[in-house]
Amino acid sequence: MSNQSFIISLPDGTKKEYFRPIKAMDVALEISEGLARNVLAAKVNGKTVDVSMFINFDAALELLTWKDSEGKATLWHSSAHLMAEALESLYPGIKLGIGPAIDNGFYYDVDFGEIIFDGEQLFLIEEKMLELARQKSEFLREPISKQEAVKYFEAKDDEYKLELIENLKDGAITFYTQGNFTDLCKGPHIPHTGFIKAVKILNIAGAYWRGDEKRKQLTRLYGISFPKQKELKEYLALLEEAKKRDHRKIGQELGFFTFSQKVGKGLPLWLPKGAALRERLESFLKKAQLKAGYDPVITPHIGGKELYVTSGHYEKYGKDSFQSIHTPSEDEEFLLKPMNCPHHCEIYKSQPRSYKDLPVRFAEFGTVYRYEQSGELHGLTRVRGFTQDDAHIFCRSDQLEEEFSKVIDLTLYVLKALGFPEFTAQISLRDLSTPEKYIGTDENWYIAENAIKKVAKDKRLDTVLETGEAAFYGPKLDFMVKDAIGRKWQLGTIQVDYTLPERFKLEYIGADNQKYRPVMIHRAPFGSLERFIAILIENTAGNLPIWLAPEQFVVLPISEKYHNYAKNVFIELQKYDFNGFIDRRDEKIGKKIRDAEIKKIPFMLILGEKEAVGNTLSVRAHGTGDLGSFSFNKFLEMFKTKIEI
RNA sequence: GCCGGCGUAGCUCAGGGGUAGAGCGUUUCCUUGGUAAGGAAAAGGUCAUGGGUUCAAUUCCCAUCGUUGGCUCCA
Repeated sequence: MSNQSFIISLPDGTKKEYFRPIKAMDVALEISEGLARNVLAAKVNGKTVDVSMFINFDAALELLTWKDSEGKATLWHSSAHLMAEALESLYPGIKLGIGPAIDNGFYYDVDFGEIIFDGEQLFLIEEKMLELARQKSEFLREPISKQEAVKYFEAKDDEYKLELIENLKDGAITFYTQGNFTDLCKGPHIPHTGFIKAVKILNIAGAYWRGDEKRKQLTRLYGISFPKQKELKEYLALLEEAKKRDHRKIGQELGFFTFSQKVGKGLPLWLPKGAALRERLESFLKKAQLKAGYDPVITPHIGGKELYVTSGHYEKYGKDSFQSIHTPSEDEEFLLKPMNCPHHCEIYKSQPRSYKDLPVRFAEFGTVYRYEQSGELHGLTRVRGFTQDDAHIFCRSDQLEEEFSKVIDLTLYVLKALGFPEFTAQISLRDLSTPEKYIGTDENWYIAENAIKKVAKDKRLDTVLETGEAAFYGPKLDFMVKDAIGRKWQLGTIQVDYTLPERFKLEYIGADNQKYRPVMIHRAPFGSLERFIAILIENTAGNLPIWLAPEQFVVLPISEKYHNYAKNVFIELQKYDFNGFIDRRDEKIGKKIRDAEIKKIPFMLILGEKEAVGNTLSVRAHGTGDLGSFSFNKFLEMFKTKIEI
């Protein structure tokens, strides 16, 4: 062995010199025993590996614990193996597909063969897993030849693993073994099963082998695991909370929207209260957009087929979309509009444009229709008819960055005003390996992708790059917000597009009297009103900010005797455009309060003898309780403050 | 689109081969009350739709539609 020393550098800048190979685990031990107890995996020069791996070269080392997303992923991946081990011991003869870690937990695809697996006894699997976990079996890595690997799974008659091995290179195959279970796996894994302290099998679902519906359907068991029992409890509580906040449930309870089989699936019907909420959002954004120099436009819900042939949508989606609308005239074909941009391009073309006119910004709450696969429909988040808060900015190339930057400012303003302070910006780029998915020249893609990257950097947005997520006509920047219970949602989108101006032959006259092609920016801060409202409901659990609440106050007369006073108060409030109603029902005040609380009405004004005589209001706030007695003006003042965005 | 679960009153749900039940809501009456449910009565259902089995189907079987959990997809 050489005496050559090597340096391991840690994230905090510490550098350690070693003279013989050392395991990441031993480095952890040198730092502290506590760290060593918690380290799940290691990252060596950016690659996640087992902590038992020997390092004998200069390396940047990161010790991964439960706090790191890769640490979590490693524990979950190992948990998938543990679940497989438990399943094998409970149901001998099963065959295994793949078992990866996912965003929240892990799954394993299992072919139960002749065994009837009804999913009733998931707790038995959980118990078995915990029992095996307590044995603290080490995860042992073992490189294996392709031949040996095939032999092993042939003996098990597991055609799925054999298929996986087939696609692997000899020499790059490893097995991992813990306890009595051996699996084909490239790792890494946690040191031993004992790190897994809490396990829950969340659900089971069918999943085709390799996602191909022509192939066999396997049973997919989803699970999640934690290094502490407490964390599992918290996670399950979060799931409960998410269920309570489900916009489909709250939307129904608060009378926001409904669906009708006759109207059609995926086509929401907005009830008066939902419509009120929507209008408030619209007018909020309209105001902001007017300030930002947008011009509202209005276009019809259908467009001639040629419009979409020109735009490229017809070629791309024609077959998989709502079919065309015919008229009594032969050869007349229209399509429901799937996007507003082609219409807006035609508006741009309606007159010659000078470089001095640019940028022009056309904004429209445009309702579009897309034939989504039936299995994809979900509440308001995935529908077949929805309204985009759409706008298209046509500008000169030299204005692109500034315009893009302004759009980001507007989007940030909107997100902040609506209670989404936490977000990341996802930049979606095209995947160079699948050029058939995109239209447009390489040069324009290059320019557009770089413009987005530059502006995001200038704005110092917290950015992630996603290859292959671009729209077919251009790259985009999406805002991913985090909601009140930590879930991530994709909201507003901004897209740069050189392609549509090309296809529509859009032009402007430059200072030199030559014709030039403008650049287009598509943008929608909400995305769609439907989806946004769904997210807003889940984020607020239905407790909307008062400026958005369809019913902002309710007047609760103690008894019939005070209906008159209630009416006077109500009329006064109406003068200020506040929205509410009088609960004139022949019920006791407790009942009226309870019902108003359930309806999540921000302010309850309780009026009885005292108030009528003193000309005051007794104010109660939703979720807070009695605020005491107010003069009308004092209440007005408070109301006005609360209503400010 | 594919696989599985579900579909009973406006809502939440119970029931089950002999044509239906609760709570909430609604309506009416009594009650006129002080910060999360006052009392009584009534109305309300082709048990998703269409076939089949059966003396008899809301119940069992099949199909369709809708919904839901996944898979695949997303301008």
